[in-house]
Amino acid sequence: MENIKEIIFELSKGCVDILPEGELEKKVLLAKKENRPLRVKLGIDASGPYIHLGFTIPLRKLKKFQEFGHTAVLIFGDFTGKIGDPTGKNKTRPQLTDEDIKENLKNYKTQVFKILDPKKTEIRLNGEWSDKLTPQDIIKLSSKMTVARMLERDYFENRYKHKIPISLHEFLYPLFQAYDSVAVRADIELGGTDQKFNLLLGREIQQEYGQEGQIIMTTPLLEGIDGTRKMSKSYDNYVGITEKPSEIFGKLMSIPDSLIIKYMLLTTDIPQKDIDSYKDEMENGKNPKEYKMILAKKIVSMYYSENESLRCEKEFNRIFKEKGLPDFIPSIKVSSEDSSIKITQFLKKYNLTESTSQASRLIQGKGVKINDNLVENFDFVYTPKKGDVIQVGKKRFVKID
RNA sequence: GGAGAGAUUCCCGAGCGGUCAAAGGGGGCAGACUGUAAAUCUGCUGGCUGAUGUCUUCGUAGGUUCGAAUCCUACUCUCUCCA
Repeated sequence: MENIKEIIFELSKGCVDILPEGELEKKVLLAKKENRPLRVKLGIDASGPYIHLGFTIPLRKLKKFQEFGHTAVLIFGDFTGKIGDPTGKNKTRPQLTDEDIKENLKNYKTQVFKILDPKKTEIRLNGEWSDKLTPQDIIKLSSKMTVARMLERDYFENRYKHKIPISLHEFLYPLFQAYDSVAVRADIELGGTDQKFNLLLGREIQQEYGQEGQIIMTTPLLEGIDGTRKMSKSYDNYVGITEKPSEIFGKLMSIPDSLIIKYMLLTTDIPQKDIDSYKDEMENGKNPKEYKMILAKKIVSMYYSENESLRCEKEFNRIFKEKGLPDFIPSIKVSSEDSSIKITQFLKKYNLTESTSQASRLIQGKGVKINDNLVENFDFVYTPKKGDVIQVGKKRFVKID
């Protein structure tokens, strides 16, 4: 892998933008000449403790850099998290406490190191330097940006057009993020395509502070399992890498066919030539489901094990092909006073539905089964027996213990 | 600082004194069809109860009225224009 062209190819593969063009090669050569690793920055949001498949795209790119000897610099946004973002219309987003941050950080580490090499990773909290900025510093920083440029960004433009409030401090966030690049002396910053502006701003600000500007590399955004919006915790369309294997498998099986190839390309190491032939085969009429299976198995084995992935496959077939039961059905203990109870009460009491009304709606919609027998009437009085299996909707199973 | 517009159920958005738990759409859930895909069709989408009713809900707090999401007052927040 000494060939510089090959290295550049590997590093840039799959990226949407590399700006400025051609600089990546210079940086890599420079690093070699100076005999130092490049510092490759990636920011992570401190507010949610989950890493999902979408975020693994830049993470895996970062990993690639590590393989070539470079240093991953993960910026954990505790500073911005602590300020809290009051943008939400009705609710002020909760400000994270030091406790939360500690907890989230801990969770992140275990997840991130499922992908990254800890020895070549530097995790930094941006509060470390942001907390120390004085008002003068902040004003100086803000003077590097104009309102017009801020408003040009889709995100603000839309809100401005639709008369949705924009708080002043929201303009500051990208600047702080940019300043992080100064603080850690980033050579390169990675991020999703939605981060392009912020990343470029980092480059500019570095130059204002007399550093060489970072190169920015953007990775594609991944649609969530709903197939439309980008994968995000807040849309509840994500696949978390620490979720239960069956859960990961199931979620992946429900992505639209049109995304199978994209998921393979962006989130797995399946070789390009295999992906190409899968694509051909699907276009020639093979059932896309088979390939979705390959994808789901692959991802489960990446984050768990191959055995686990085979188990998930079997389970999946059993449940959905043969309409059988899952491997693990959570059991519940029924208190003795419920030896005879209205089904709606029962469902609510044991958290299978949120309310009795919801329970009766579900029953009317033919969504509740006991031992595979449809519950026809919400007046039904249920006598729980050990071993009974209750199914609510498609996915919720519970066994009486 | 001044003038105006507005805040509706998860979201958008109608309603503008009773027939409003509140149109329509989106999203979500469930059912049919399937490959737990997409598309399509159907139902549901405040709580408690039953199959009738009852309680809470239309920014917040009061008021007018037999009766208010709808009128009045104050407050909070947002937007627009002016300075």
